[in-house]
Amino acid sequence: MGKSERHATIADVAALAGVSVGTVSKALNGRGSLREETRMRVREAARQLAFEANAGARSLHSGRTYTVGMITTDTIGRFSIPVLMGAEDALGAGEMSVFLCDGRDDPIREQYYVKTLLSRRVDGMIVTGRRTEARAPIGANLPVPVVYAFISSSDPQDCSVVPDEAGGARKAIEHLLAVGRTRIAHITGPEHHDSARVRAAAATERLAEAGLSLVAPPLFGGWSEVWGRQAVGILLAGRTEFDAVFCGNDQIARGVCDALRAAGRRVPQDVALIGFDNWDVMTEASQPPLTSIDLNLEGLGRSAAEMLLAAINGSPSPGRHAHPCRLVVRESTSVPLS
Amino acid sequence: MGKSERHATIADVAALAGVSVGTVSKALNGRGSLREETRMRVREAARQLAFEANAGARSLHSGRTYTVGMITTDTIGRFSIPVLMGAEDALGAGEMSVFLCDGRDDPIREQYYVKTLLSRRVDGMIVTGRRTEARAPIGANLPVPVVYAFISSSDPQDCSVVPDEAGGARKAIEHLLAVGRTRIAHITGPEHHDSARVRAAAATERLAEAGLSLVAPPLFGGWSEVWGRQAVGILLAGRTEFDAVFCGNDQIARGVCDALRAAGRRVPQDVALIGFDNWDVMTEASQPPLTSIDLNLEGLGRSAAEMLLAAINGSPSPGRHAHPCRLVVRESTSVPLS
DNA sequence: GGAAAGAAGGAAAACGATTGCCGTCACGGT
DNA sequence: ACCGTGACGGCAATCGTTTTCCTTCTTTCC
Repeated sequence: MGKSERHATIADVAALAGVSVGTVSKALNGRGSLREETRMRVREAARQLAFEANAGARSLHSGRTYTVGMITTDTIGRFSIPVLMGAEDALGAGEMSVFLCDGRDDPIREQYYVKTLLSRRVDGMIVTGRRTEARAPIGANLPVPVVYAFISSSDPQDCSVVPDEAGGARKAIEHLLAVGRTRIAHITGPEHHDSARVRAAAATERLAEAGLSLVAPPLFGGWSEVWGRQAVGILLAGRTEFDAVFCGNDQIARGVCDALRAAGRRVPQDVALIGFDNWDVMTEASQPPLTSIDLNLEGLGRSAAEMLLAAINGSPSPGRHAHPCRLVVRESTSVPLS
Repeated sequence: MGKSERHATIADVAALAGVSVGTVSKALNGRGSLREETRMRVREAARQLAFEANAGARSLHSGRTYTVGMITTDTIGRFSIPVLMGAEDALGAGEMSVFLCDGRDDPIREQYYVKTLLSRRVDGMIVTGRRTEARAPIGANLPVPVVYAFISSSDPQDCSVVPDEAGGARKAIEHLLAVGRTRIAHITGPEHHDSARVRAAAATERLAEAGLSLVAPPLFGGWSEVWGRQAVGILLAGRTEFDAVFCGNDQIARGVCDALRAAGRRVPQDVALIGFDNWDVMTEASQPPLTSIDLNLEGLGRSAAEMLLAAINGSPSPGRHAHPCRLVVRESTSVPLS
């Protein structure tokens, strides 16, 4: 509850233990050569006063703050969270604390945060955001390393870690092929959206490698359930035969699933269904639960953090790094044994 | 890209401007009395060197770090995010930076974070978490003020800001009454869950005030769509007449909505439907879109942050503070004019 | 013309911790 | 007895800023 005594300083500890401040420092950090008895006495005094070394004062001397800034450029959302968490976890393991900054899509705010972080002498920064498209670098010639996670920097020299969406799409197709489907349709988000285009292209390419093609050109629309349902209508009206649908995300897949059921097609017996993003809310609420491609965002965040730590220690990894996606199989592509 | 020159210090600026460090400090902070020309010269030198005062060194002197820690106790999730964001926003406006700490439900980790934050001399802490039930205080007799947001502390002296769930449930009932419904059912989450009990009790109470009661005892189950669908089956099998359902959350409401439609009841004409939490993913995907009670978590976070700032400035607000919920009307309780 | 007031800016002492350099013991060997 | 050698700990410089004195130098007024 209420604020108790003020913070104890190293001088307080020294006084209580009856030694000099230098000795306290040595005792607590295991430096120098001290009698075991002295060390103990100091430790005990520190314990009594609940002494915690002032990190600010300490970094004044070492030049390192063991602190990094994380800037989300567009507002923090469903995709940024796991990235943030993964990064926070990896950094925490490296004894680093994280400053959280929500840029809210406002360049002014963003620049303000960069200045603040620099004045706080962070050892590095991680930039993340909602879209996977490239964005302008957060600043030129910054005195600390920067890693872009999920989002990527338009400067190819910058270190960016992005999900391997093309690889993910290929995995989706491979899985459908593996469960014996060959007449595959693709329903996805808006064509102006980078992810939609990349995923569609990779799927097409992978099918071509198997000597196949999509049963119809990709259906571009929105990222919503509503679009998923509409698209099924279009597909059925076209009278094209299909035994699988690869969906651009899980919301579309769920819409597709509902519409197929309503139209009397069984999932997965008549039509196998695979989504993208592996968003538990959708994949698990759907009937049957959806097979999906997981972007592995937490792993991506962790990996970005590790690259940042490496860069801070003098080994940067410039360039764009693709982080692999993962196939998660559920019942929409495979009948349970039962 | 790559780390450029080292950080400039105030001494560098002083040298470039041809004045002493003290003068630079005064010039940049608008203290002391200096010739306008000198002030300009210093500012220009600072700009050239991209000088940003070292916040650590500064706080060494002032005793304030303009920094707070935010600890999420259980892992960061759908409910914590808006709270975090609201708090971050309010704190940012107060020129404070935020340390993010994800406790991941691990008390060890939590204690480690508290120590770290103390050593970084944060001016205060905000604790948040998934559940609204009370939790043990994060630490006894801490030297800085702490505010609990969303979650509450079991020590009634601590400052906790929690959503007014009872008030929200009452608003839901009032809205249903206002649109002319009187035969109301309640389907909600597991009975062992605090929120489920509180909301059910408040709903019952508000109905009693209108001389009414629920058409059947509250149906406790899970927080899922599946349960919503099942519960409708139970309700219909019971042959009880009802013209409205108040659901414990939006997922249940969506399940209820689907099941009702499947059973040939129209929403809202035959049955009005109201959810809880106002989770856009559910309220908007549902057909028709769901009326719901918004916990106003971002406002709650903001309010918690403001209380923390006040406490830091010496005016604490001990005790439990209920933050009002908000009714958001959509088509599941009102036929659009069209 | 001289004194007092005021403006401008420098010097130095904090703030809290770390660390290299020394001084002082005690002890052992010769 | 004397010297060398570790072991033990104190002293003081240092990190980057702020802030409180001071010292100068200009003015201005009588």
